[in-house]
Amino acid sequence: MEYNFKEIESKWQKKWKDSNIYKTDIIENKQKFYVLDMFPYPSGAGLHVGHPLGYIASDIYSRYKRQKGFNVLHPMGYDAFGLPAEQYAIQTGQHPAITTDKNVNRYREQLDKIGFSFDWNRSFKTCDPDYYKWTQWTFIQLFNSYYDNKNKKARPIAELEFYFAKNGTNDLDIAQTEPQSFTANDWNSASEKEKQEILMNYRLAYLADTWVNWCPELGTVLANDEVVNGLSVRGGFPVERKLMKQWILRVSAYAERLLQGLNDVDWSDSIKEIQRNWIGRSEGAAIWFPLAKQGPSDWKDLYMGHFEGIKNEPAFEIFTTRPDTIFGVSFMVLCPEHEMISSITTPEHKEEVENYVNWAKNRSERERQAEIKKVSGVFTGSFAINPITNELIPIWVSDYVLSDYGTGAIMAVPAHDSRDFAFARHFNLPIRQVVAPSLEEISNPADWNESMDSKTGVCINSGFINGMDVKNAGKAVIEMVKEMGIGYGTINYRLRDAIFSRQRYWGEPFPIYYKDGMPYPIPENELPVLLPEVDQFLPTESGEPPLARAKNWNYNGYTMEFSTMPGFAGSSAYYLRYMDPHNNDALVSKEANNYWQQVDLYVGGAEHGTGHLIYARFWNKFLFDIGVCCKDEPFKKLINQGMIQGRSNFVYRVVGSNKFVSLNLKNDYQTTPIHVDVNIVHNDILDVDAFKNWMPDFKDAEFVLENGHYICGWEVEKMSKSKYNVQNPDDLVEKYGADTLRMYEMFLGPIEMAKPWDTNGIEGVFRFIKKFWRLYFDENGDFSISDDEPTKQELKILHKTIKKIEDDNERFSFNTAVSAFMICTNELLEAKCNKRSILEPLCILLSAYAPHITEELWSLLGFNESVFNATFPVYNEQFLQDDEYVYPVSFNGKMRLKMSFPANFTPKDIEPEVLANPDVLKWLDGKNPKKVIIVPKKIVNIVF
RNA sequence: GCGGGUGUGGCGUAAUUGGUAGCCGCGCCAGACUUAGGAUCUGGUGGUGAGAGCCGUGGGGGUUCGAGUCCCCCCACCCGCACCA
Repeated sequence: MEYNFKEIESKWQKKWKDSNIYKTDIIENKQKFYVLDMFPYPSGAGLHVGHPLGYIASDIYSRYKRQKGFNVLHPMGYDAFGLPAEQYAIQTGQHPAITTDKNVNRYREQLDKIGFSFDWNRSFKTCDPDYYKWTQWTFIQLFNSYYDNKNKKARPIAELEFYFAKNGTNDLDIAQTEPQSFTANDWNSASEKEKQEILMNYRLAYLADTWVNWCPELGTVLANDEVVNGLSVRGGFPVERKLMKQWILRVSAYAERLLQGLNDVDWSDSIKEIQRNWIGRSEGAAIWFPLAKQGPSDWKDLYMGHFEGIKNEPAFEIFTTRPDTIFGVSFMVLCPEHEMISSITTPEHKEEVENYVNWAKNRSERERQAEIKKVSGVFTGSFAINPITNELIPIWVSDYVLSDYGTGAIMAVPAHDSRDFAFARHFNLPIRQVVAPSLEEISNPADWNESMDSKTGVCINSGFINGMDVKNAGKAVIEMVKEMGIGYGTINYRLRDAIFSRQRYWGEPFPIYYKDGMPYPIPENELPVLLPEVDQFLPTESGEPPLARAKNWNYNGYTMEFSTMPGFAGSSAYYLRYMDPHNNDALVSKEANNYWQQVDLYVGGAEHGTGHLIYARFWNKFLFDIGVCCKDEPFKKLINQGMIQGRSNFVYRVVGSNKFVSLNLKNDYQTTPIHVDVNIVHNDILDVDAFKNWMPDFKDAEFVLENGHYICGWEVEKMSKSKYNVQNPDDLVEKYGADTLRMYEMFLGPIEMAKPWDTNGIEGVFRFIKKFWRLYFDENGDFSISDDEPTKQELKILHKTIKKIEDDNERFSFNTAVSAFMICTNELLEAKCNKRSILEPLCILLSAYAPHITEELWSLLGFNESVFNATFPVYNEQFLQDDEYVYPVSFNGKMRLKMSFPANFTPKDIEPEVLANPDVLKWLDGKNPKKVIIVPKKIVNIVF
């Protein structure tokens, strides 16, 4: 029988579908294992060969785990809300739901052809109302919660109202937008609206004016991770800064837990490090610098010399990681957005400061980043007092201080901070060294080319911390400011709150209506709030989001929230929903969640390191706090599959002609490289006729060949249509079959490594599959299996392979596993082994990699049950033991000869044996060896 | 600038974790069967040398009987962050 992959694959795919073989249920007495892929955004372009890479790996692992006795959950769905579908809708007027469905169907078709073991019964799209109901529900829970810093946990906002009524803000340690202070009386006498405004300061989902990344082209705001180099990730449009009222998630409240949680998960160091950097924890001090009431001439008279009550005076709170350098402060800098600028600017500097602030605020993000090295700033005319040295320091404004980190104000220590240094040099401000590598190594800052930023050394010119090393000095300064009541040690995080509003149509509507200008949640029993129909998907003329176009869309006459949620909303809890996807009463039932717990293996690209993977962890931690899920971390182990790059081919056109010259002859001509479709190139040899037919321009092309071939050049680039290097998995399935594609994608290299796609070489895997098939057939092509006892050698081949495949599966080393299959098959073919006792277990081993061919063989072997449900063979050490071992014998580390010893010999026995061996004696040549090193089963080394 | 990673034949990679470097596959070379091959099968294939041998894992040094693997310095490339005080 011929190996007819087309027939076999379509036959089994249909059978699997008809029998719903991949349906998963809770099985109480069986251990669970949850394998999840990052679900795809179904774009119009369909899948390319890079997409399935991770899916194939996770599918292999799922199948393997199942055969190892686990109840494996392996679902798949679609991240379906988002910009591309909506952009397309704006251009064509076609409803995004329709294009999304079309794309989803195409994806499903492509995925089905590859033979995945997904449980499609659990599938959903994030745009399904049954699902986004729970996205909306979670949002309401966030809205109705605050973060208790003391207990490190989200709590119901109702508790806070109760607390305010009793204590006001007294003794409160909770996450907040702005510091607030009021009494119980203040609270109790406040109006409903005032109360709502106060609560907004604490909600985990809150509405606030904020500086946003506004993308005019897309007509929406974007999160920090959606902007790269001042351009939108989707579309690459310029992004501006704009002050807007937005929904925001208080992700920052969870910064410390998000950081600590990284210690409990099994992720790669690189992605943990990316997240640590993104969270950006900095220890330091908050210190108040009071405003000097007058300028330098008589500051001494005005300075009080004591600091009680300083918090209530006009004072600037700064954050520094270097409190040890406080004696080196020579000026202060406020960010252009700082609210105190207008009140402190002296009349003679007013115009200049206003101009600067305006200029800085209106600069686009891209301009700002492009001119990052340019120093700019203005003096306000006012002075602050260094509370430790009592010195007057000028207050400047500059955009190198960011409004959304720390307090938007810094103490500048130019000697020990490169940015302050550049600023001081530019504006001729004093630079005073206060830290030196040692007391002997003090130099003159006037001679420096750069500041001394190192956080090591001893303090000099520094009053009471003179001579202390910087670490202790920092602590001492924090103690001092604490005692003085003007500061404290604190921790700052780079992680910002996440802006949660998008002024777009194709997203989850907020379950929010407005009463008296304040937002209120829609009652939970009225969810989901369905996405209303609109006549057009554009913003309204007044600049409102598209949802403002919806007719009769309100809640009991109250206005709805018109923005929609961002892409990450829907992808932040989908893994929980797969546990219980059809539940109408809860996001996930307690029962389902207690059984499936969390994702054991999550597979997806590293590009989500600072987006999805942070938001999902935040979201999960919140759901954990409110008791929806039982695990604090959503993804126990994470594998980041490397990006698949394209491998482009080039032809070289002789300038000014239609003549093309082969790669190695091109130096004799003046040529321009031109991308050529990789599908008409095989092993870098151009199919000349196909090339002529490829494009009208090349119809009359002439070629300068080498050895009768036209050799193309190649380069690794991004996979893209314009580079003609896109490989479609469907074409490969058509030509080689799904099993070959699956194995070739794994064979390409380690799963985590970025690698170029190169179809050259798939033939090798295809050959292997055909060879594997031949194992089960005789020379006449008839299925032929013998029930004879296997030989020792055959058992060794089998068990060596079982061990190797099991090890490789466990460490996700699928490329080496494929090699092991090839070796095993070659060895068995050579041994002409057709024994059932060998080929049956082998079929199970391979079934995770090549499910179709193994299913066919499994059924030919006489099984009714699918190989999917077979049990992974157990490897037996006994068969691996050799009768004798061959030891390489080396002299002084150089290999000289080989000696055989019985397997049960121990190194001790071997030593005299070795030295008595005639071959060894020859090498010893009468010399006494210094020592004989014997590594069991490995090597013997004799050292003179 | 800071952080993380990678570097092995013509190419993708492997190396039992400190023990014979180059497994497996592509490509290439030779042969077999063929009217033919972008089919199939067999053998060869790191460099150099007639040869025993010598050289060889980005470069340099070190530890060790022994280093692709461990330590130090340098180089190249990739990824992430980037005025985060």
